Amino acid sequence: MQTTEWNDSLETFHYNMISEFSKTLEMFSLNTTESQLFVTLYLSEDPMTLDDMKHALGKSKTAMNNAVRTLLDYNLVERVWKKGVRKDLYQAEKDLYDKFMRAYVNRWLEAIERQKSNLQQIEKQFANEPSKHNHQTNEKLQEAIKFHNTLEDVFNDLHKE
Amino acid sequence: MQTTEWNDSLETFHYNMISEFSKTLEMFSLNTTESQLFVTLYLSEDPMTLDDMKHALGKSKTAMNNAVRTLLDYNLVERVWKKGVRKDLYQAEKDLYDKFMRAYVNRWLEAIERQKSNLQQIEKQFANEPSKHNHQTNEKLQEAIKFHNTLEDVFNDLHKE
DNA sequence: TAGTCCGTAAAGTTTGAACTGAACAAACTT
DNA sequence: AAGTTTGTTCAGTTCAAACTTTACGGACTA
Repeated sequence: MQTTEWNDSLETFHYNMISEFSKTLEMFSLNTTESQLFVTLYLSEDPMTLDDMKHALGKSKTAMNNAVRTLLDYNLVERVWKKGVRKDLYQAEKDLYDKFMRAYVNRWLEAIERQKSNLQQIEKQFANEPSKHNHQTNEKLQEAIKFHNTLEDVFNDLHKE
Repeated sequence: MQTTEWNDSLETFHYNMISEFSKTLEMFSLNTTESQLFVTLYLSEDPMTLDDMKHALGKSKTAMNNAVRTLLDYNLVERVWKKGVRKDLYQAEKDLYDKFMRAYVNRWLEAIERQKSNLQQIEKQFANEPSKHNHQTNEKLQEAIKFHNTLEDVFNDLHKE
């Protein structure tokens, strides 16, 4: 039967995409479920409810709820409203590259800034101590800070493309 | 006593550096031990043996052996030879930024290439099926492949800076 | 050749991330 | 007001990654 065949092949396609494409998304520091869920939403023609997702991935509602919330945090997914539907509806954001890069770079920048300030804290504390005369060691600290500055520059540039 | 004070403060410094700096290195997809080990080697004036590392981090020799080997794989550490010393000696590579970026970008590029070819495989297989007429779905696949191409370009550029 | 030292492999243990099911609270329906 | 429906919280479980201990094999030494 034509319709069944069509559905089978579409399902296989979705299955393969979830399986393969999600691997790339995991590299953006998403875990397996978050990645799979994004691909699912990405491929879906319509926005999905938690129950839809639950069935699509065969996992618990709690798992879906957690995953979709971190995807929301990263701005990779949005909640949409549809008249007459009580359940929350979610869909993948457009602009795959833009959204993922932005989420990724932001997290890098936040982390780098935090870490740099930690190193500068060590620097201060270290400056008051007798061991400040250890040039060798101090140089390493300076290089580490410079390392963070360079990373900051590189990731800032990634935003502006 | 002057010397003791000096040593204490140096030890505190190393401790803080291992604790803080390693967090940044973990973002390059190194695990905790690998990151801590790199910082340890980085701060050390002399190359270290497995036993040195073991004492420095308070972990087993096997753990050190594993960690140092993945650091070698990523070209972040090198083995050096010293006359009269039987144990293997390791030291951190110079050029912090250069080495880490290279290791990181390489792993991204390898993964992206692999994933892209997987998607192209799906594309082929999909082209032979009746469902090829589903334009909506095919567009998604094309966009996903394009996504990989863009990533490839971006990370290639990172190498050339 | 026997004995020691060192790196690596193998087997078993620990620990944390991810997942599930049950319970709860807010919003809606009747 | 009572009863559903839906998202979220919490407590307990499962499983894979990281770690340790023990054992092994090759290289040096006496």
